[in-house]
Amino acid sequence: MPELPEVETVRRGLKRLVKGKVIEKVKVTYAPMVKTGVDTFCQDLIGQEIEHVERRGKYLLLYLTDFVLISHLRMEGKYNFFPEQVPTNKHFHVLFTFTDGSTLVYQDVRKFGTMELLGKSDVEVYFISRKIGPEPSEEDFGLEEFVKKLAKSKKPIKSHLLDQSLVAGLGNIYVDEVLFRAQVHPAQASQQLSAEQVADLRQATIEVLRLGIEKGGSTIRTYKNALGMDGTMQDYLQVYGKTGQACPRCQTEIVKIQLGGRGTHFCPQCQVKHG
DNA sequence: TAACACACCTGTTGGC
DNA sequence: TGCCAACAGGTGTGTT
Repeated sequence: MPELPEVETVRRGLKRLVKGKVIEKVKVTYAPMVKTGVDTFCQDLIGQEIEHVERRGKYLLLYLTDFVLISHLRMEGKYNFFPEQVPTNKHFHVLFTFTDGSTLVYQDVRKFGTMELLGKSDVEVYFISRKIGPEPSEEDFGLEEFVKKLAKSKKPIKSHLLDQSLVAGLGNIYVDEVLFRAQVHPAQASQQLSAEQVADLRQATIEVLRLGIEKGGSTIRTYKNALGMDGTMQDYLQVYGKTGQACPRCQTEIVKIQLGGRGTHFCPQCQVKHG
């Protein structure tokens, strides 16, 4: 599921459902998920109130009374909220029970997701050390810096855009959409892009992710009743998952290739490789 | 430093 | 139908 628009949708859902709640009990059934140590995690969270729910790139940040809980959903992580009884499910790995009897449950089939509990002053260093780039907004995502970084790299542009240090939030679905919108071939070397193409890529990134947020993210391989899984962005995708279908711009068949190990969809007519 | 392979896990899909 | 390989929306680590 989760690229930036999906994580933002989850953030909004969490804010609505658990902001102001106080944690009474925490149960972790898959300890390796909690990177900062499961015992202190469960202990430290007791009595903490969820004050704000924020997001940085694809990371969720739960600001608590004394700590910040950083949650990354990776490939399949999702949150469920149960006002009363919690059903049994072998993929429920972390359960936060609140003082009012409700429960927030983290579910993750592939167990790739991570949680970390940090002090509030450690958050900035955390993202710097992970080299998380600017948010994909007009204000944060500067063209000049983007141009500079691309000029230094021979990497295929798609692989480069997936690197979160360039800009935070793109994943395999939205990156294909961004390249289609900017009419850039996914395998084009970063440093061979024209100034116009680079500017178009920046603009497309901002617009595609904004649209994704507006549509509540995309729901592919849906699990109902999970927070943030009610999006409609899948109805607006132009190339991702459209192999063999007509390009919305020129009617040429969309093709799928492997690039950097990832399924990559593009229009061979609109997105031509140069150099 | 950069670019790539691989590991982490489980479920689903498509080919034979 | 059964089996099995390939694939699935991400990122951290290790190796060239």
